[in-house]
Amino acid sequence: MASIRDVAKAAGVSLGTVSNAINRPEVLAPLTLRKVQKVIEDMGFVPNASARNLRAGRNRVIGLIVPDISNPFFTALSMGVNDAAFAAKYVVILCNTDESTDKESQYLEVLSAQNVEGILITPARETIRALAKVTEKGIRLALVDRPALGLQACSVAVNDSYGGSLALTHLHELGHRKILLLTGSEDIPQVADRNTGIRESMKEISGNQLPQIMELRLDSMSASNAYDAMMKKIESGVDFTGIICGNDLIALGAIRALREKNIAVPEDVSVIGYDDIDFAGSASVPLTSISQPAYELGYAAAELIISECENPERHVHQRIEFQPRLVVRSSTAPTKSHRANLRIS
Amino acid sequence: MASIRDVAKAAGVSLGTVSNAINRPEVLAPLTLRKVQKVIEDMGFVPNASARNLRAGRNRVIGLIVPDISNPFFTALSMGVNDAAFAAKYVVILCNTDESTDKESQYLEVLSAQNVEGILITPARETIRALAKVTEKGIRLALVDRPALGLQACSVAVNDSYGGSLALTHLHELGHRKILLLTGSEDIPQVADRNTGIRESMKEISGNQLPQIMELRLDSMSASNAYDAMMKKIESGVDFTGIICGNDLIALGAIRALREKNIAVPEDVSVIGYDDIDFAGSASVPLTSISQPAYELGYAAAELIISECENPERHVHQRIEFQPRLVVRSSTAPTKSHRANLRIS
DNA sequence: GATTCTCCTTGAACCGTTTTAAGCAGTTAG
DNA sequence: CTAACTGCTTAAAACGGTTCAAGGAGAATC
Repeated sequence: MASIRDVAKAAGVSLGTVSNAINRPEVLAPLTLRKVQKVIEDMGFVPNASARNLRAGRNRVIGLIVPDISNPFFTALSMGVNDAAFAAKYVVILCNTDESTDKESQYLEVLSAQNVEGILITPARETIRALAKVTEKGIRLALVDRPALGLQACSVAVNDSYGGSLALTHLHELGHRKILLLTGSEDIPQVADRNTGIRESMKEISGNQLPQIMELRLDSMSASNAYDAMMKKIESGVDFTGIICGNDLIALGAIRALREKNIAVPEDVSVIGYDDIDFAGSASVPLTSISQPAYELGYAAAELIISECENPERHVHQRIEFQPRLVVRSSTAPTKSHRANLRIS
Repeated sequence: MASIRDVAKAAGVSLGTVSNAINRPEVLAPLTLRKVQKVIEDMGFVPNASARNLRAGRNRVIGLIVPDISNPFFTALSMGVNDAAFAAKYVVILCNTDESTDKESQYLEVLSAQNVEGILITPARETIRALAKVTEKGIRLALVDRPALGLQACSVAVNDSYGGSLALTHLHELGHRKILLLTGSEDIPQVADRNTGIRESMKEISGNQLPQIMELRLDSMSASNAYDAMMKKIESGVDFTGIICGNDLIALGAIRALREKNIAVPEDVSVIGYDDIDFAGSASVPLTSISQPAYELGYAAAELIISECENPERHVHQRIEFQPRLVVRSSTAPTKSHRANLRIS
């Protein structure tokens, strides 16, 4: 493995000159520069990142810590992070915590040992203290899909409250007055925020049109879990015409249950998902969903932290908020009475 | 940021002793060891990985290069890699090439600059030459889901030919004699191998029961693409009773098209997918599919390369092959005539 | 009491870069 | 003619660890 010294010897210059050829080509005489570059090319020399990092304190590595990479939302997010990093010649270490606080703190330690320049994290729960420790070590931080809560850090998020509001408003406009909320634990900040959004927009709806909301909490937000819960729910009576789901997988599980019980979607019951995963549009009932710009979220977060690394003194922490978007497909429709009303008016 | 020197000073020992406390605790007097460890603990000292790597030539980093992380197969695979790496205190840099040879070679360069110890790669196409260059630089390599083709490297794969055979045999046993192959380009090794498997198992089927196979190639193996192609195909006549799909997304797209044209699955047409993605079981028609142990594949590959890194001299290159598995759900069923036959006999 | 052994600890060299002050040759200004 | 400047290049000092030969102190052996 060739070192900068070998290059210097072969090119007949000092090793400082080679370093300059690589990092500050403008200070060299054009002739020297060309000569050195040729040797570098010929030898296939690639500078050793460890040595470079050791000396310069920079290594163009960032870490990304997510709770569950198999969740399409985080997959898309991580692609955004990767692409932004790639464009800036950075590289990303992906860490998957399986929602475990333990693993999270271990990864935090590993990343700080690796001397990464920055960490992008969607903290599993309130890991603030551990995060503060990390920033003390001079590792920059950006929170993804979570507020920075008094932390010296940038944050990037989607307005979940607005997302909840979008879902409710959509169903309300279609005439739904009895709505089932099929979602996860309120411990999950996103879930809580969406519920807040739903409550908020309830306030804006005037008196007698006020929809009635029931909640059904799942302990795991998976399709099979939703299917089971929904089967039970249906057996105890269908006292709703619309379902707002915590994510698309839940929606798909619910639809399967409804279908098996011969309840038509969207004719009898409308179902709205969340996340707008890739597959939502090509499901057997194309899903109405709330689309989150996961890729953009990741891209923005990576850009933020990279710009902070490149330019620490000029950087000011900021919060970027993306707005979710309602994507209407075929799993929601006006209620029967609403259709009748429309015809009359 | 504390260095090993600070620890040494605080503990009143030499810096070599601190290093020993970290790396070879057994050589130290128990008392000294405890003293040093306490200081390390108190100061929250974490050794600088770059310095360590620079000197020791090891950094516990491996790279993973995949063509498309949003493909559930690769998502699962990468989780396997991550978990295996985590268990061995390694860290993985994830690289997504979007099937671009260009990006792939750029990532190869970045990874070698980062001095990673090993690279796990599913080469987009025949990138053998670039890979050979990498091994020359002393970076260990393992091929994932591809044969090592004369390369000094381990490889891990799923027996795709057997997978194709499984699919065909399943449909054949259910009485299907006119089968549509809905798949991607033969340029993709997996696709080619599965087709080989299908042809092979055709040979084993005796004369008059020989099924007839039609092929429909998609340029992109996505659900929406499959939907479009299928709609067209159906309009020009349904001269098949079974479909073997290149992956589950294709299967789901196809099922949607069939459904819209009022062709019942599996009553009129059986559909079999490939990959057995998480969602396959909870689709509106639970999908019969060929399951690939993607997670295990990744886990095994990572273990292989890590063991090579830890023990280069004792390591011998090897090839691990996993067998795919048929998972029967509700999207396949006997043909009508087959059912009649069964009733008679 | 001298010698050898053990067991720990130490100091220094080294890994491959970046960076900075100093050096050197030729030019320009005074 | 000297001094200051310009434009490149160089030598050497870090960066923070690992490793290894050598040292020192006490115990065991002769």
